[in-house]
Amino acid sequence: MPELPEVQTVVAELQEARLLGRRITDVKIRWQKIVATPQVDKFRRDLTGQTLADFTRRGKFIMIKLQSGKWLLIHLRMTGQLLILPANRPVTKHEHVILRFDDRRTLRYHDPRKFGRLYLVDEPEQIISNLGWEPLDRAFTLKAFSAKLSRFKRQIKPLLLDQTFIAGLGNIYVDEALFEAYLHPLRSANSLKPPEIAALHRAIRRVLRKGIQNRGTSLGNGKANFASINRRRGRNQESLKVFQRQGQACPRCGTVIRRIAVGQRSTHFCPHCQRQNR
DNA sequence: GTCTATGTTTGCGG
DNA sequence: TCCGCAAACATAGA
Repeated sequence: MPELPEVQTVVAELQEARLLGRRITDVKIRWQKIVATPQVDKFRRDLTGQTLADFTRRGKFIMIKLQSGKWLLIHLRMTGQLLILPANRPVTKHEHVILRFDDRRTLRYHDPRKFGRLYLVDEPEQIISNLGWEPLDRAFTLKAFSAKLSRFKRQIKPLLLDQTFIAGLGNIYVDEALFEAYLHPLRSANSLKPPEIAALHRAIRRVLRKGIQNRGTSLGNGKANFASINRRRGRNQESLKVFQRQGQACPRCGTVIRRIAVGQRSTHFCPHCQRQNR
């Protein structure tokens, strides 16, 4: 669930939490598979004593720079959340990794489905080198996007979900961007005409920026859905035009929004605004 | 009991 | 090589 705007919101809140300069005094790992690399013993040893130096984001990865030069990368996958709590707060069921700091606070990785992963590495490139563009970066130009799109025959939706093509988009923002750009999710990438490509480029950036402004999309009751630090909810769900709105009227034309499966993912679109042909 | 889920990776077959 | 598909991860909620 956490996509670029949600991860960006978490990173912003980490920055606001005055954790920089704090030293990690203890590392508890309650579910070993959450630690992707290195081996849990080494992970615990290497992380203990480290001081937090910076928080950034790349794609859907939270990147925590440590004073030693090492990096702690966190991927929340579908249901990961971070909590900052006093050390004496009892540990709850889904808290799988707990970092304790020298100010008696803790950073806790919480994840009911246990799909998320933590990586402790010397070079972040080891993990993120295969990621595609940052869509809000200057390097993501219309010209470059256009040139690369034409090289793929794939359906546009699975291509936009491919993190090695463009990093940070997930099911929600892809559906919203395709709606914004009037494009059917099954169109093949190399069939898009220049005006359509320009519309898609603009739409991707627009829906992501709005998602960030709204501090992310928090669907449902928040339990297994996105929330930023300490369960803070976003409000971008109020701005969604098609995602999970099947059966309701398209906000632009009133046609009933449909849901289909594309590449094993539920896909929401307006059959009138987003026509398949041409 | 059934079905679904917003992410990513891997392996298979065409 | 490209591409679509299915499964795996593991659990909660409807």
